[in-house]
Amino acid sequence: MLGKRQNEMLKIIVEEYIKTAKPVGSKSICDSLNCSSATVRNEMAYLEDIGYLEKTHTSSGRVPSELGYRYYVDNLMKPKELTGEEVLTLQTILSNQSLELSDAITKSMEIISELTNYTSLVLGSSISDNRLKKVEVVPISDNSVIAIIITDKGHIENKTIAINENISVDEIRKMVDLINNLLVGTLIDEVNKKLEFEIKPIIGKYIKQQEAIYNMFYNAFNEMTSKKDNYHFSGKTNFLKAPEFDSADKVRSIVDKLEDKDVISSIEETSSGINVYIGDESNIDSDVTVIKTKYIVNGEEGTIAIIGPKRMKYDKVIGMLEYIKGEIEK
Amino acid sequence: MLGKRQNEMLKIIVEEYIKTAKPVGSKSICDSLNCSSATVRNEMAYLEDIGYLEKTHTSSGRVPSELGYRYYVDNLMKPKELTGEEVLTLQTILSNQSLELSDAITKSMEIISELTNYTSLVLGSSISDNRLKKVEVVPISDNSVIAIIITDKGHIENKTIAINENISVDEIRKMVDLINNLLVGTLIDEVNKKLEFEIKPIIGKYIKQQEAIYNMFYNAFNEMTSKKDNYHFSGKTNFLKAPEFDSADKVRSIVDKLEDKDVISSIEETSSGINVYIGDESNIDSDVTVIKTKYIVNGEEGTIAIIGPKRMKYDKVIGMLEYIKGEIEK
DNA sequence: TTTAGCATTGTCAATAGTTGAGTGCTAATT
DNA sequence: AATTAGCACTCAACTATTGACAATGCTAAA
Repeated sequence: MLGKRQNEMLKIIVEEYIKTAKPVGSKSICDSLNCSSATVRNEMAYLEDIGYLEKTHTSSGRVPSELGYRYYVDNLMKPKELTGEEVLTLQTILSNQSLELSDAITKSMEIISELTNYTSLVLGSSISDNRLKKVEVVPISDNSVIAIIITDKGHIENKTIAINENISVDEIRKMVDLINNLLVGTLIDEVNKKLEFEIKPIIGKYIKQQEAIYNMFYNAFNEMTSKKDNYHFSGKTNFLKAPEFDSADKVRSIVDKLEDKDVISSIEETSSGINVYIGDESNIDSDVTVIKTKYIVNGEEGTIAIIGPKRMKYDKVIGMLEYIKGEIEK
Repeated sequence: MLGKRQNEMLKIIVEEYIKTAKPVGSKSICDSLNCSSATVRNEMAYLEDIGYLEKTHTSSGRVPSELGYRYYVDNLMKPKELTGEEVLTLQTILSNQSLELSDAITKSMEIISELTNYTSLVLGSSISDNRLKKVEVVPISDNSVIAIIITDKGHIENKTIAINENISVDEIRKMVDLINNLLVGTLIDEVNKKLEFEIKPIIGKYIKQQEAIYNMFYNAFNEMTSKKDNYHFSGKTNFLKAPEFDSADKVRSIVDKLEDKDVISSIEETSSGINVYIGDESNIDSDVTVIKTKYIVNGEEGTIAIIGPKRMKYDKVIGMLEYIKGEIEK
């Protein structure tokens, strides 16, 4: 545990660095600490020894290490209250009765992205733990129907199916009946296995154009499981304006990561506090921090996240996420 | 019109520059033209005079101007045939019967993005010229239903509606009947106007919780019209690896543009040839070229586009787009 | 019309010198 | 025992300066 002055000093250094993006020198902070720059230097050397500060080169000022940020977030920082104005902006969205909840969440995260100038992400939960609830068929014209697949947790997928000599509405309905009778309750991930081993063998008895229709549904379920598109970014490049992202390579590599569905789904949070992943922990870039939390509202769960530079206004962002999480969960 | 040698020379310079990204000097190409570097220089000076070439500084080699690229594309270049391997890869997708057409298009453009290392875009047509065909309601649980909105051109939008004390399934059905009786055939863009002026005034007679239900549908239609999400990128940052995109600012600005829905929808192409928009014409960046074409398949239309550096392999890309367009339109 | 030859131009990379902000350490001070 | 003043030292960042080089334009000869 650090002494009082050391705490104060680390806090000042982190916040100064967050503000200016420049290594913090001893002279610049000795006023705020009421002591000489030499004293500051001694303390700084100690904080560096125990791994909370770093230098960019032998004679540079100090920069917080990842450990330093961590200590700051865990012990020195207090989440910042939102301003009246901010609360107002968010309330007009959150209290809009005619907005569906998930839309309200997305909209408020868009606002937060604008207010903070970082990137926001709303990530619906993966559907692999959803179970098939039912399949519906709706004819929409003489030569097409929509098949609607519904899961127990409310995920919906629709797929338009063309009708032709090979495929009749009647046959599709028979297939749907089969599925509804035999596969309801199956994990979405496993529907296709069952489709292949339980439905396919008996399908010939009921349906003429088995091959075409079987493929149709096989594909529809396949799409549903492979679809990880259940997310929504806002301000995707906002934070990349910070001076630490000054190389084309770096910008490209981060943008690439934010396009990568595997990376995105790895952001899904499982614990419900406000969790802070600093630098390398973010799995995106050593200069990036991700702050996220899981929300659960009547059974539906998801992750909301703010992605920004490691040199991020932690107090502000954590305050906002706490607020939003609180609001949507009631 | 240029002379024979001038044509040849411009072609060589453009292709050399596309390959190396370095200004082309007189010495390096005099062998291919069977004349001395001095002669090349004289001709180069002429091509520069008439605006087809540029210099990066007084004593640098030459670089094609936008006009030069244009002339190259219009007069000097021949679309390149696909290799057997490429045709094969694309055919396995295009001939897969169980893929819906739009999926097949998206998939093949993904392949093309990989084959060329540029960015591909499939852009569904805007739905503003669609007309309302019908609205369906499907109950999915005790406390929710899906409303499905279908247009004459086959666009489908679904929206989950929560049922509670305020909103009953019965009332929703009544509303849907009203809409299906009175608004079918209306342009999607105008549905909400009609909803407000034709349905709202008479709604009270039939439905109790008019306000809530009215808002529900108003929002659903609103979402449908404002949703321009009908597009699909592949390899969004591929081409940014080219050496001309070496500044963080440039990368950021292009990525920003490719995130911007207004920019994306401005890419929609109205003419059906293969159209080439070079540099500033691309509306994205002076170093970017967009090559695109419109396709129409049984009533449904859309745009496919390749986005890459101005220094792009025009022959390859144009060849591929021609091929794909031909394939999907049959 | 083409080409050889030459002065000229601007880029690039290397080198060197200067400045200034910052450090660490030691010895004196409180 | 803690603080501070003072001083030597380090390094990045900036500014010239230089030479090598790859082009050019132009002129005069072929």
